[in-house]
Amino acid sequence: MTGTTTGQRRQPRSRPETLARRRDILDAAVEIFGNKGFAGGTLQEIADQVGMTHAGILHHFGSKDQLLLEVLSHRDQTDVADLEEQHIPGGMALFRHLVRTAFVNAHRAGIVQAYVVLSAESVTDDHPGREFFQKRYETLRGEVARAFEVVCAEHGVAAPETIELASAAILAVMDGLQVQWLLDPDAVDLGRASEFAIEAIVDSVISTSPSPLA
Amino acid sequence: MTGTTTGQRRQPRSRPETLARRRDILDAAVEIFGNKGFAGGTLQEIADQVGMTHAGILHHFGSKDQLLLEVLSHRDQTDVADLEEQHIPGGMALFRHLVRTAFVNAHRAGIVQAYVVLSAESVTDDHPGREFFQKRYETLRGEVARAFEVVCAEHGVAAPETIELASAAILAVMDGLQVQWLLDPDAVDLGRASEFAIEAIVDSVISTSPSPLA
DNA sequence: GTCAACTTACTATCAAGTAAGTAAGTAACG
DNA sequence: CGTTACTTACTTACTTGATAGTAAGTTGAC
Repeated sequence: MTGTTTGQRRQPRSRPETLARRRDILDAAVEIFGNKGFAGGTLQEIADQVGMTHAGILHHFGSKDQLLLEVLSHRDQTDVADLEEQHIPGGMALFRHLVRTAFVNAHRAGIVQAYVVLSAESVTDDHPGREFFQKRYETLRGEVARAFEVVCAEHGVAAPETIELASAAILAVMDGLQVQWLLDPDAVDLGRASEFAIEAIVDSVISTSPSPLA
Repeated sequence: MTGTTTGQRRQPRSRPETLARRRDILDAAVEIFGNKGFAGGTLQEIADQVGMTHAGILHHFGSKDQLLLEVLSHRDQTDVADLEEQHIPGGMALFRHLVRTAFVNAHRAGIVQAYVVLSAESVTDDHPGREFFQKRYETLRGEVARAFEVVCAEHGVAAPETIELASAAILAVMDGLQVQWLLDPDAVDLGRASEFAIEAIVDSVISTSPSPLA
């Protein structure tokens, strides 16, 4: 009955050409939303970039909101997947991985900009990406916290409550540096500044040094 | 000849009522742009909030772009002025001031959100606020760097090149934590996490401890 | 021949900005 | 003191242009 290879029920939208087309659209959407924001970017611009009308994009994704959500989850799979599913580096290796990521990101302004713009925009009223970023940060903080627990155990430090603060801080400093770097790439060294800050925070967690501010 | 107090030429737009009205508009614009972004917020919404038509706002500010610029500089004067002009805390006092600011900001979600959204949005194409934020970060990094120089001198540490990295990192971590906090206020303690990270970074600059990642 | 992948054509809505008018205040002047 | 001349602070009404979404039709592959 099925006539093709799978023997399963025929899935409506799995032809390789179609999937490639959808990927093209998603890539274009990353670029446009990255350059203009979600509110500022239009379906028309995305359509132009893939040689299509804006109605064609709606045919594939139904609505602009839905397109954004698929952009976010697609990019996440393509891009940060190694942090979440595949081979999660544990312990100190995670921090090294984050530093490496910062250096790599310094050569991928487009994607960095998309994340910076969309994550900040997501805190606005009724933004369709809000839940995505909320969960994303929650997940990432959890990963970093687990790495801290491993590292603390290795160093014989009783896992302190500072792990939560430090986990948020590490992600924060990476994001914040991206903003400054995008605004003025010559003034900020994204890789080295991230490296410095991550090392400082990790140091601070594993050593119980007294604060100079207290 | 003049008849009034000044003896100068008559200044056109300095009536106290008018200035108050303009301030009302600026306050409303902070709220709307903070909640919706610059691209997402409309003059209509701002006008509604001050009981006016959108044309009335254009009468005062000329264009939406101009309104944003005045919002930014007005807020900066009102808000961060103490960091730039009035009594700049020097040395370690600056870092204490930054920590205090983070704790205060935890009770001012509206303004925090406006800065988060607008600063990130400013990296998009042709955004009218781009230059403002570029200069703002440049200025702030300079202030922090000066504080680091003072502190390093006090501690007998030769002012290292890490000062530049650390200055950017401190501002970055404050901004990045704001995003996470806005997305999930219960999951992130804005004040304490900022405090922790700032202390960690300051510690790291004044001590030349070896890196655990190296 | 049926279905997916589109296009064309259209609608409804909404945005910023402009133009012109009005009401109220202020200044100059006799 | 009061009329005239002008300015300021708006409103109403409009233009222009763009946008997301819809509906219906077309084409080509399997």
